[in-house]
Amino acid sequence: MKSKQMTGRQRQALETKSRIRQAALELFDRNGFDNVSMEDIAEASGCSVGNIYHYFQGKSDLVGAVTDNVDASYRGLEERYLARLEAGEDAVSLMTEFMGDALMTDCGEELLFRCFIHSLEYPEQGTLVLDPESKYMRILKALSEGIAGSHTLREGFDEDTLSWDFMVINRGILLQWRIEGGGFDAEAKGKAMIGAYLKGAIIDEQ
Amino acid sequence: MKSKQMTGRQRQALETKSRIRQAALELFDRNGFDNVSMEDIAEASGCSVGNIYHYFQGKSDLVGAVTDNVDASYRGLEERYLARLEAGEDAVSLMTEFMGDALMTDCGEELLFRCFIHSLEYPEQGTLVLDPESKYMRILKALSEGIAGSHTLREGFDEDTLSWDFMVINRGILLQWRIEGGGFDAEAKGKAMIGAYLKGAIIDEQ
Amino acid sequence: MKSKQMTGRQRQALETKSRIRQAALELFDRNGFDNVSMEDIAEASGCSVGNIYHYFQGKSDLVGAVTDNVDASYRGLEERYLARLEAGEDAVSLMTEFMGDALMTDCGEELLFRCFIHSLEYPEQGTLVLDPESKYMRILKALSEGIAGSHTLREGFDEDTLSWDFMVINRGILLQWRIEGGGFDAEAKGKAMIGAYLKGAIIDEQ
Amino acid sequence: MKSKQMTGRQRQALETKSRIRQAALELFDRNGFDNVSMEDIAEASGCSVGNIYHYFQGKSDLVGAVTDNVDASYRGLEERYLARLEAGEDAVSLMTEFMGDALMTDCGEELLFRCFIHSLEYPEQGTLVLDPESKYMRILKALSEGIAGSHTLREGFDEDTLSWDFMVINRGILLQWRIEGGGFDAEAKGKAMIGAYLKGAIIDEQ
DNA sequence: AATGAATGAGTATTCATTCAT
DNA sequence: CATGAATGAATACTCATTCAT
Repeated sequence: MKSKQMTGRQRQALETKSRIRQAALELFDRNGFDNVSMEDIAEASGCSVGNIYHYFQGKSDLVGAVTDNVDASYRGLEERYLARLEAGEDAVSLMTEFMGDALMTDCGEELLFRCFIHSLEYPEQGTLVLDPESKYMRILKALSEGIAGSHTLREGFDEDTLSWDFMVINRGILLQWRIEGGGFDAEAKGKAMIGAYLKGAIIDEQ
Repeated sequence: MKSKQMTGRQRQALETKSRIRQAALELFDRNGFDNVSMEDIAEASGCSVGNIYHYFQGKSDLVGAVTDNVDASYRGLEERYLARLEAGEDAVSLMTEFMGDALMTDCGEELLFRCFIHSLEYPEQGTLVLDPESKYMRILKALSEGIAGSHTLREGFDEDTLSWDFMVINRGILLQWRIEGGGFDAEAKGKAMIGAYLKGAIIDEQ
Repeated sequence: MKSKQMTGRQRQALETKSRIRQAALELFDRNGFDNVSMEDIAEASGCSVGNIYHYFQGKSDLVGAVTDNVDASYRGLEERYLARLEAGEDAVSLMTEFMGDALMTDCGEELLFRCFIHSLEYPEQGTLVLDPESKYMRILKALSEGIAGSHTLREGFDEDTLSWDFMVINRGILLQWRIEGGGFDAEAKGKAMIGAYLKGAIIDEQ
Repeated sequence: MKSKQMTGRQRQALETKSRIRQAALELFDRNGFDNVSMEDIAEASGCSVGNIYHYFQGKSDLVGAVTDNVDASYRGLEERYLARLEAGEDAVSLMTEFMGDALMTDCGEELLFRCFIHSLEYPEQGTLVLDPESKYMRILKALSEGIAGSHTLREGFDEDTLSWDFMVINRGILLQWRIEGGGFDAEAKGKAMIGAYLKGAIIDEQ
């Protein structure tokens, strides 16, 4: 009973939890995980340190909270790309386009990058980046299969190779974007690179 | 002015400094910058904490000390590649080969990767990795010019693009190598990727 | 005044209180007073933290709740020993036997020992263990009187001495039992010790 | 060189370490281990918290520091008792006397008792009390052997039994001394108890 | 009667850095 | 040149207790 209708207390509790999460993520985003103290988060979220531990296991649990949000960014994209694939659009063009979309998403998410870096330093915590069940990987898989199904791949390339190489280029550009502090057209760059790569990986049929 | 001949005292001082640097780098390498204390370094280098401050400004100064060593790895490669370029070898093949060599070097240098990550988190400290005067960039530049001089590039690609994209792929693979904890043939992967990319970026002339 | 007949509400309240007490004691037993949090107790007793404070003054009040249970262990023994005394059995044999029973009881009650230790550290809270009105002390007193009435005691020994010394030996063995983590036959050991002691404290009459 | 003559720095360092130890032990003594914070110790010893960690591993290491002192109390006794044993004094009388001395020592050392209790709660830390190499155990062993060598023991008793039982009585009285907050003549009590026990454990020869 | 969100002071421990010797 | 004693602020995390609902 009352599963839909929740009391004021319950709603407020959820809000608090959400406020803590938000505050933490923003701080991690701005200053880096290691440079944010629990007290910082408490102050920023307007509650006590102890209360954070009421909702989260510890500091690293707060990082984990990101994962939920990350995937959401790609949720919209998944539907769209799968639909267009089924509609018969050229998989190569779609993958090129997807590189642009992915980079636009990633470059806009400083936070995602922070988590990325964090999980590089503490690989035991953040396997998040590699989850094959993520929306990102699912789209990528579908596109690779689409290409492999409609084109002849050069020797040594198959659909898994395409996915993997796409990811490498994607991440490489993202990395460079952060290193250079932005300042170039990541979307265009990504499309050009994956474009050249795919041209070289596929044998043109007359 | 005694530049060659130095007193025992001076020589010992240099040795101590070097010993500290070495010890610090090894520890950073093994445990990560944040997980190494000055006392650890002091113990590992067989001198006192205070003495480290005699030679270095502080902990982050020790990270800077890496730069010197990093470039050395590429010193040998530079001579070789420049010689082969001048000898008229195909620049495309050489760049492909260079990707292999670079990855073999990088994947063997955990330390280099650590610094890389560290400089991503604290960009104000370590721009070292990006130095255009580095051996790495010099080789790359020469190879790109070689390609641009001997092949027709597709629209939107020029020698700077080739260098930049090479670096992106190089780093992307390196990153993935660390994420996956090794386990794939980075050299072969890199050669295949840059091979496909270059095929797509160059207009084949009959 | 409804002492027998209580409303459902009242009965439930008593049950809850009892449930909390039980849960707390078990946890104190397993983990030690200082390593049990109110939340642990709340969870174990299936109610909220706040509700515990409805029934008990605070954490230390819960320790006090042990007292009630401790004595119960000796209730059965009391009847039995008093009966056998009255039946004319030899008080020395009975006291020897009682040492065995007491140790069997104590060694099986980790909880009792925990409280014991706890009350040593916080003597202001738990004088419980020393209560002269306890079943334990009553049995002991009866046995001592029995011995004093039927044997000649060596100079310096009287019935109070016997009780006191019995307790000291009892506790000494109990202590050692905990220190060594069990592993010896406490019952046999106790009987042997009190046996020797009593032999030495009593002047054999031909 | 200079092993005897130490610099002022070294001497001061040793003094600091000693001052910290002393302060810690007094505080543990007065308030109990769990109720003393590192800051308390720092304040009481007139140095910074950090400096304590320069000399000791952590809080529990400070408890361990007690062991050194404890044994010292028995050092003097050892020589004396061994000498008297060799001189041919009666081992039974000596053991009786030793009970008195031991209790006088123990009852004067609140600290020893605190450690005792502490090691009961955290048995994994403080096996100190049980060390067979301690002066206490060595004296006890010698006395037991002395008795076993010069008297006939009742069935079920041997020299190890005597040692063990002595310790149990010793500790039992000590415990009671603390429980009752002193107030009785522990020395006399101990002698009387061990006296009766030994009388009962030894078969009188005509 | 019962909840559980919120508090906030308290804990042990770490560590880059300084400086008297 | 070299030492290592000393600092003190910072950190993540705990928990008995309160109180609005």
